[in-house]
Amino acid sequence: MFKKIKRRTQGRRNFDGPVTYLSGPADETILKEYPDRISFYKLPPMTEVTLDQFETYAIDRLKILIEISNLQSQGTNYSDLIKLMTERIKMLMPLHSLNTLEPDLLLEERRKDHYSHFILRLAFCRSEELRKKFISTETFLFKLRYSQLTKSEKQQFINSLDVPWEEVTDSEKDELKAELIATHFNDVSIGFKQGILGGSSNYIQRKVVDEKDVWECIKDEKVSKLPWENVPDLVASRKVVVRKGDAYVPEFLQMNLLANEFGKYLEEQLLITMRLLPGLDEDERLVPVLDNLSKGYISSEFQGFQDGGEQADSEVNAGNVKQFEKYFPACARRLADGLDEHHHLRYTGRQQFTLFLKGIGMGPNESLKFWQRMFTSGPGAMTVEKFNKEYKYNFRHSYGLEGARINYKPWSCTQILSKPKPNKQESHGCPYRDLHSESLTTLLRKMGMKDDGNLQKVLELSDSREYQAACTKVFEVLNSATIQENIGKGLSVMEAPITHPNDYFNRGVLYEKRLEEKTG
RNA sequence: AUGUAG
DNA sequence: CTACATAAGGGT
Ligand code: SF4
Repeated sequence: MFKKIKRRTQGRRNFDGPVTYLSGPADETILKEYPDRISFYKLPPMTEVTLDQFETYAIDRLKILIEISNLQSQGTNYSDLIKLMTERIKMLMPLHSLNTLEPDLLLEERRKDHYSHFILRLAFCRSEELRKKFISTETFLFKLRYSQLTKSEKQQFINSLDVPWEEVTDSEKDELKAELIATHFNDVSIGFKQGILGGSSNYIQRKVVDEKDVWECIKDEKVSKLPWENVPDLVASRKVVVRKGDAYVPEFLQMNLLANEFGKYLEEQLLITMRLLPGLDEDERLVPVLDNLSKGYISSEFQGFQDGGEQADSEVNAGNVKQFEKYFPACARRLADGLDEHHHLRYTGRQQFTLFLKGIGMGPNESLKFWQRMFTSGPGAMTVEKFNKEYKYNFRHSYGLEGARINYKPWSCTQILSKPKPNKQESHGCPYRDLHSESLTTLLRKMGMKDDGNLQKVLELSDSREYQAACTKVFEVLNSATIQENIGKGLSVMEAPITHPNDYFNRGVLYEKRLEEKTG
């Protein structure tokens, strides 16, 4: 089955050296074909599978990739992400260590991993967007799996790469003490500041980092050396010590190094696959399956915004967003006001507000136009050059157009409430929690809260930490006329409390729109 | 380790 | 020689 693939991949084998055909008992096959629990996927699959397997393999892997992508876009924190995905992978695509599972089953699961990766390459090689997304998610998966290998599995995998790693002895480390400390000072101190350095000593979160701390840390770290031409980019960016032609690479850089290689290699291969793809269509049995993959899942759930491909006719745009401010909940209103006042918002505020704007329908181009205008016009505002250099990336990142290309979802109230509280200079968060009653009153009046009795109720709710209830109350008061009209016309209105700023916005817009439609 | 000052 | 402070830049 799938002779077309087979022929093609046999042709490509030249690049990769000899391959042994499999035959004989599963045990031998595993050792020959899949000696490691992780792989750079240099060799395409050689054996045949049924159409059914082809499809389920691919779909299971795709599920994993989509779930990773979704969790990332919801802003799930790193350790939760690892925990959840580890479970899901165990269900959908487990990879056991050697000798912990019957050989037949072990072979089957390693094949599944292998096949599914190559099938998805076919589905994801078609466009730049898809390739980038695929690479970034596969690389994440690679890192996740690598970090869960046992020590000896890691060692074995590294050895198999035929890169001449050599472990550095303690005495050699001592000789290079000064250089090691100097070049890794930052890496290590960042680790300290985030309190994420595990290990033998009592590493806790710490503000001031000392050379002694750094040295302690490097001493505990396994360091390998290898001829520097194997890691030209590490050397070029002066991330490692080089001495007598050898680069000294600490273990914490090793995984990134592998992941980088993995990503680069995958990118090359995807380009090659794309060029070879037209010939594949001859096998008509594959077409529907691949189409299904790309139509069903990829376009809708996995793909985010297209760079530059935005239509200008979105309802909310850089020019008219002001007119929509009356639908903003307090948190968004506060951010908008802060932005007006300072021509600037700090990091978390930018994040919160950009995502909110994304939620109300502003595309990346309009959004960028909007932010640029807000940041660069008015007294004391920055220059366009500065904006482009220091902030543009940030906004594009929020739209999934840079870096890991995660299309983040607008934050919910719970998410907003779970972030660090704003300081004096910041405007993010939830006003019902973060503003004292005086400034909250000012804000609410600006939003149109006239009635003192209602205002008092809202302040009380805020005091008793029922922020969303306060927010819902404000919504009901400000929209009471429209709500009554809707009810009057027999239209149902939502009773549930506000749990998301964009929900607040959408309800307001919806109630008004419905009336227009009814009358017009 | 680098910088600054004496 | 001593004392002090500072430590980077790419894209969770
Ligand atoms: S309750 Fe939610 S929507 Fe309302 S202001 Fe607070 S964060 Fe915004």
